[in-house]
Amino acid sequence: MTNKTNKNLKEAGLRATLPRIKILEMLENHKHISAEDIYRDLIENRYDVGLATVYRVLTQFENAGIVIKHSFESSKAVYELNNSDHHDHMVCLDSGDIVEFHDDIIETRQEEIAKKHGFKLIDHSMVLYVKKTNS
Amino acid sequence: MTNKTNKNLKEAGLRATLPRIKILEMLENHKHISAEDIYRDLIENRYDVGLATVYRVLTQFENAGIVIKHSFESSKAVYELNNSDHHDHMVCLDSGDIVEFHDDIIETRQEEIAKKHGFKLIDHSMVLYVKKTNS
DNA sequence: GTCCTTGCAAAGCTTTTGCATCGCT
DNA sequence: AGCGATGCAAAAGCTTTGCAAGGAC
Repeated sequence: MTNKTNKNLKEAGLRATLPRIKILEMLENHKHISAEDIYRDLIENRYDVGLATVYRVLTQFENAGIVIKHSFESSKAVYELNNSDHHDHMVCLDSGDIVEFHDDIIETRQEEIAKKHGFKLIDHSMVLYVKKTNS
Repeated sequence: MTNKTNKNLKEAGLRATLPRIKILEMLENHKHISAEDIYRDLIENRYDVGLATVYRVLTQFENAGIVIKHSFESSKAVYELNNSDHHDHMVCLDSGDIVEFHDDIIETRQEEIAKKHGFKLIDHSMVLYVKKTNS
């Protein structure tokens, strides 16, 4: 696993340093996590790292296409590993839970809408804010 | 028109003060505008106001349902009057232009997707990032 | 007159940056 | 050894808040 991790980093042109490996592990264990949460979690597990480093590494990962950054409820951004399987998210307004989903009908429609307005679709962000049915 | 404006504010439980009226006018003349832009525009037109007041008023307007707040490209938030006609946005990555659109197929699909996962759809945000077809 | 609003300055929060030190390779 | 990476602290950028002064009703 560390081999694979190192390889991923190398391919991205990044040295395989401990902070980067630790952060990558953190991302593998938490589908959606913020810079601060990664920082706190690492500190609590006795791995000293700087918050600035976490931000810097996450930005590098984002530029390398290793992670995707989301700004769901404004304040803190959350990051998730990019497994190249595109999906959107719904956020439960009660619990904060995040559910992933993918819908081809919507995806297709988005392309058509962009085209209809004389644009080509480059990217999109879609978040559904939901509540449990029985609440 | 000032009558209508005053009435709107009164109905929202807000006193009809000059800053609030000016900001409301600003919103009527600019579909999507940031707090800072409102502030700068007012100052340039010789109406002295505090940036904090602009933020405070916009927040009050948002809570009163008079405006909708968007966080398109992360940094500055932009506000738009809430005419109760729901729509989503596409943002041109080259020009920054914002185009509004509405699509019933997507809206319906979103409801279905939420339901399928055991949730009810409360709200959503969808932004298409696009570029001109010939670029 | 009372209570809400405003303006200013200061503080808050997330994220970024400068710089000396450290550590991959 | 060399150059990129890290940590700390300071700064930046957007937004909020405390407080005394001002304005609406």
